[in-house]
Amino acid sequence: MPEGHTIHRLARSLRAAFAGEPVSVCSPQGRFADGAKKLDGATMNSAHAHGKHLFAEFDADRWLHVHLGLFGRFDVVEEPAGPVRGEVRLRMTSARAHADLRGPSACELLDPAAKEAITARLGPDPLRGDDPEPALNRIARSAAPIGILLMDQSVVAGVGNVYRAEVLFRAGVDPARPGRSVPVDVLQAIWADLVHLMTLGVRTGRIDTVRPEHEPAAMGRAPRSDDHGGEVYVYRRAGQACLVCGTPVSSGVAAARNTFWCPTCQR
DNA sequence: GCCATATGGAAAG
DNA sequence: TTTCCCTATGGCA
Repeated sequence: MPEGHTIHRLARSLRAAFAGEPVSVCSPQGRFADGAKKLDGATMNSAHAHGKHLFAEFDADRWLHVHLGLFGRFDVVEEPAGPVRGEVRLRMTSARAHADLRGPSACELLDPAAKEAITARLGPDPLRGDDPEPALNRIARSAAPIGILLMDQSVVAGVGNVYRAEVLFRAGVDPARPGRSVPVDVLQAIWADLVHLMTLGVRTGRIDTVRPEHEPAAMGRAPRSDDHGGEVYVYRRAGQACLVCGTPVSSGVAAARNTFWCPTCQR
């Protein structure tokens, strides 16, 4: 499910499956019927991600914009399409592949100006090789909690609730700390760690953040797995022992999102 | 069947 | 800060 690494992976899958050839496009559910009709038979030239936004370019400067939101899925399969199952907003089909989009918060056709309006609102993306300075400067000047700032897509694009919790744990920083109270070298290290962790996520399709020396197996505990598919320090581990110090992991709600941290390791 | 839940974000108040 | 929207799934009557 969707943090930035998922969307970058998805863009790569779409390119591999469809780039350069005409595709059939339809909207079995009907809620993208007009857009699908306009795209049907067009060639997808490219696809890329910026943060959690997916953009696919079709002939004549038309951009398909998809945002998965909390529930969305976009399954790309390198096999001919079978019967539609469930609420499929968009189906793309070629002779050798198909892709089904369900539950997106956005699925729309944009012209270049409208696409630019969306990306202009996004901060730098650790997965695009962007210059982090705008993000680091904004955090360094803000009184808002760093846990909120990292989730703000206009500050950093692509970080979601899991990477937010995990990168702050790895940096030893309490999510409630004001951004401007965090030393600049720590902010730089957090950015470098996001690049590292999210790049790994693109490669593996899961979120793994636990260093080898803290892995449950290495500490005599059974491995654990969660819906995000990987091993993590604090995300959704409220009340369980911190993998490093054993203190029960804390949780709270900030900006309507569950937040997890170790009150001992993060200051 | 009903309810809670989820890695998101925009709009309304 | 609260409300609402998108979908599928698992637990429980």
